Amino acid sequence: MAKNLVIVESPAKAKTIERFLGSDFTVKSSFGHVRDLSKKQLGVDIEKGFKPNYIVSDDKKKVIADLKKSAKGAETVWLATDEDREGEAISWHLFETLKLNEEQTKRIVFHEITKTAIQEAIKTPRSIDLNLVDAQQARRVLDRLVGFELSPVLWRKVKPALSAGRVQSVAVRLIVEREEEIKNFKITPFYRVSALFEINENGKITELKAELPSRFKSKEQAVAFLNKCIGAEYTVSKIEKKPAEKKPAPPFTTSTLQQEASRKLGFSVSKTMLIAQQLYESGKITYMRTDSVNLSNLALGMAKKEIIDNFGEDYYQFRQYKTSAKGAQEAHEAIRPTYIDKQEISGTADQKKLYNLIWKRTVASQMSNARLEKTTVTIDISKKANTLIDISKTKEKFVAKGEVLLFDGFLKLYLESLDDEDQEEKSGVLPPLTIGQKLPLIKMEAVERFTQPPIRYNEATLVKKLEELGIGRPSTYAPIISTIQKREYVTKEDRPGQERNYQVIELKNDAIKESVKKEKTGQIKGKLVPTDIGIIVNRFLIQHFDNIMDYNFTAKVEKEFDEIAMGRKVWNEMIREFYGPFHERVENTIKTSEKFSGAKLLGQEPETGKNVFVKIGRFGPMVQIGDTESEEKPRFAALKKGQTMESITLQDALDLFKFPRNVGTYEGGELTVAIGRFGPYVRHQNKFYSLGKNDDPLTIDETRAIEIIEEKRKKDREKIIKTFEENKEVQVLNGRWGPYISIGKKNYKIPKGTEPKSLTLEDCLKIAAEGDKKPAKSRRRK
DNA sequence: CAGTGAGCGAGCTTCCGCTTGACTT
Repeated sequence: MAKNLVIVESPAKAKTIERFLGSDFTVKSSFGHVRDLSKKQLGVDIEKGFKPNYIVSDDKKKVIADLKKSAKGAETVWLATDEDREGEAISWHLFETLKLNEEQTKRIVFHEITKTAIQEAIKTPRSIDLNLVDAQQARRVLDRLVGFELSPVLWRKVKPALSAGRVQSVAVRLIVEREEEIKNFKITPFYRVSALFEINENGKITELKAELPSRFKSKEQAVAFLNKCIGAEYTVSKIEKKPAEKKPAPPFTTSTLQQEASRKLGFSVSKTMLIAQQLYESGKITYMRTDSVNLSNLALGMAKKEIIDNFGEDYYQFRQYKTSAKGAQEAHEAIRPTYIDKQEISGTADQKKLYNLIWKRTVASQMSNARLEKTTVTIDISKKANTLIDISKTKEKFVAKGEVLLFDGFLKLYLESLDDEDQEEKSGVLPPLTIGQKLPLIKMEAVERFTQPPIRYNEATLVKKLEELGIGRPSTYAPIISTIQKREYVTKEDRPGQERNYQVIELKNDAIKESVKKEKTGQIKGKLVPTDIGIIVNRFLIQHFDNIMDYNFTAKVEKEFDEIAMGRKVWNEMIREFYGPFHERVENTIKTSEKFSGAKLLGQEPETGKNVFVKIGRFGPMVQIGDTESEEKPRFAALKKGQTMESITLQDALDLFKFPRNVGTYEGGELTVAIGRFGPYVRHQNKFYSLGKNDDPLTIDETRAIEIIEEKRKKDREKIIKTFEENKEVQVLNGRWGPYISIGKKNYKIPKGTEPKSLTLEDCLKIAAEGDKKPAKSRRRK
């Protein structure tokens, strides 16, 4: 047994550190937090000063047992978890759970994983910072109190199994409010005028495009302007040249990596994290959950050498970046390649792509600025002198913009992409021009454009916004996105968009011509859109808990956590101050508020005059005919997929009550069409067959219904690979993940290398017996 | 997996932040 035990959070980190320390040291990992508040109840004893009830979870019992054993045999235990609030708490929980004593335990931190840094850390140990631990306890307890008191209010007042929390509820609010902005946005048309001039460059003919900076509000104004330009003359009146510089972006943090991987590679936030984890575990990049843009001296040196060797001294510029993110805790470095001299790695295509992105961003961040020259040319419009009518210049002037790259600098490697979807046209090099030069007009165009509503968030831009607000942490960005979708507060949507007409008015050879063109508008891909539930829960929470829903709530409590960390505040007193008024609101809301269904009256049923509502029910959005207070029981129907409370019409709602529909008979059994929990279906002899995407349950007929049944039967026949006469329960089937064995209600995997067709009944039973021996996996729902 | 929804009441759901497996029907 080694004399020293070092404990860090992550096994990959443990492996690296072990290499730097001698044989006197064993390095083990805690796998993150080892204890948490009991999940069963509130986990906090409010009466006893909010005393937390910490429990070692089942999946951590083995880790703790193992660490306990190692600690027992060690002379000194070095707690080397991260330097931030959570890291300090992990060390403290380890100290408590492993029942360490102070003489035996040392707390160390290092800022980079190098031999010198680690040896330095060992030389300068400290003790656990209990103030910092208390700040974490306050954070943890506050989140638990908010989450576990607010969620049950939703269960009672809105719908069961909903959830609310400091982070997720605000994330949903952002998406709901963006949708409202879009809904309230008035799309107004305007006209943009551009001109194309002919340039004769020593006999070589080229074109110059120029724009009118001012826009016209109406077609009449645009036409009037073009009319004014009939027979006009165009003269270069001003040429302005200005130098400009571009700076590289700082190295990646978790949030910026997620954003760039989304823009440049089309990765979802979770995919980025999965691949980054693989790169980290194989030692190719530094830690991927970080909010720091800092590079270690080692990395800076490697980058410098890489740049000078490959591009020369001119391309190198030392830079130190400062983190600007709110609430950043900077326990790690920025995300960078472990070995910057490795431009390429082996691995999967996705790993290579993400690594390459990280490599470029890291190296570019230490490169020189790009230098450009921006040119702005002003072109006057004037009537020809011989018309005698008007020789004055118009007040409108055309402007042509150009850009010349004088020195590429970091652009040689990398340019950060923008979020905006329709970016401005890139301006290129302008032809040589002189003041006073006359430019012959090829044509002029006034094109109808439209003001753009705000753009919906996608996963990555939501992360960006949350980070700006200081909400969530690098380790939670990806889980937040999945939580709000799992709770069905928001969905990720693709929409094809619609066609829109726009007017084009052209002036060419002194004649004006009008035409109408078509363009696509409103198409979205991977955008986050709120559901009815999301909208209603958000409305309810803002009405009753505006303080928690405040975008600055996290920032405010973070300030107090900082006070606790500095020893200026006592953690449970801070919690008490918060909890008093908060809990009162909870009680008050439960007592006084009505059930919150977001009910909306759509109209009356024509035959009976009964009210038709759309509202949130126990199972989601539904339509109701008749009042709940009336003697007669109201009738209910769930909304179909794609229908929303926002947009449903009275007729749509009434249509939902036309089910079940009898559409005919087949093989002596009735064919009924209805809409269930999983969408529209045909029911036949107690079996259910889902309707196709393009089938309308309102109009589907007998022929099509039979077709659907036969299609499904065919598929089922193909599903069966093998059955056994002796034991009908045992089947070899073809499933979504390939062949498998089904026995009664249980399913078993077929071992690799086994041909499913060749399996005998004995083989199947043997595989099943093997499978049953393995501990049953805790089955997660959904 | 598939006809739910009022009301009664049992018993269930839920938070955020730190980490990696085990293994799918």
